[in-house]
Amino acid sequence: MKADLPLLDDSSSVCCAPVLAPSLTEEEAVRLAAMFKALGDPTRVRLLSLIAAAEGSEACICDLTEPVGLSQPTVSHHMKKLGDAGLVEREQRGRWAFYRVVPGALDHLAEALTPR
Amino acid sequence: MKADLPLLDDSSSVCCAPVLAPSLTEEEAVRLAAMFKALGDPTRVRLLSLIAAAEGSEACICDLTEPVGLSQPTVSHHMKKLGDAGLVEREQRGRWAFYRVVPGALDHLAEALTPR
DNA sequence: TCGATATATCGAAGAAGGTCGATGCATCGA
DNA sequence: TCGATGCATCGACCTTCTTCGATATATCGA
Repeated sequence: MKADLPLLDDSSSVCCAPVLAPSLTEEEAVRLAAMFKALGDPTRVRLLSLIAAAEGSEACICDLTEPVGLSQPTVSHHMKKLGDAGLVEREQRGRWAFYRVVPGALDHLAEALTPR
Repeated sequence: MKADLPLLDDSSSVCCAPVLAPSLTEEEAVRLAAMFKALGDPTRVRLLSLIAAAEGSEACICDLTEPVGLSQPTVSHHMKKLGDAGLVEREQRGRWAFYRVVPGALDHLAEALTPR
């Protein structure tokens, strides 16, 4: 269920209407909330931070499991959430799955938060 | 449980360490995630938008119930969540409870999202 | 003082989320 | 070809969340 994956392939502009827009439609609110929800878990915030701080700004699951202190399936699950929200992208290289923060994704979210 | 209400009375600066900070601590991640979680619901995003768009940038519960199409207790519940996260402030005026977006709250969150 | 109004809180029901161990599926090295 | 490794998926369990109706509290108007 939930055929809502294309969170980012939006209408025209970059990402989202501003949160404080005069009349935010239902759909815009849903899309924005989905991205914020992905950031609404401490583990995922840390994962994002760890990836950005890693060499080459990318990391595999094996690099992330130990720092966050959770099982490998759980880390994979969180990375999938971040991927579904359009915040990270995945690249398979050999046995490893490398994750990177989608360039500009957080900036777009930040813009949605600032009226200006 | 959960004596975690003071999400904003932080150390020194405005709000939060950047998400992409080299080494985001566990506590910083928890605090950031709590604020994002408050934004992780479409209804709350819409409530925030409605308040900001209202006359005087404030609104009472009675103004918000009909636009979001939910019951009054549910709207109150969402407003409490937003308040706990430090995103809105409440002022009782007579029979009405007026809510405003906390000035700068969203800006601080936006800054946490932008590495620069 | 009394009824009406606005809001918060309570309790409950159903949905969604986080976590784990077990397992399946590729890919690599020997 | 085979075992080992890295990762995703599955199924389950428990917690948290969203929502409601019912109710309590406070304020206003008459």
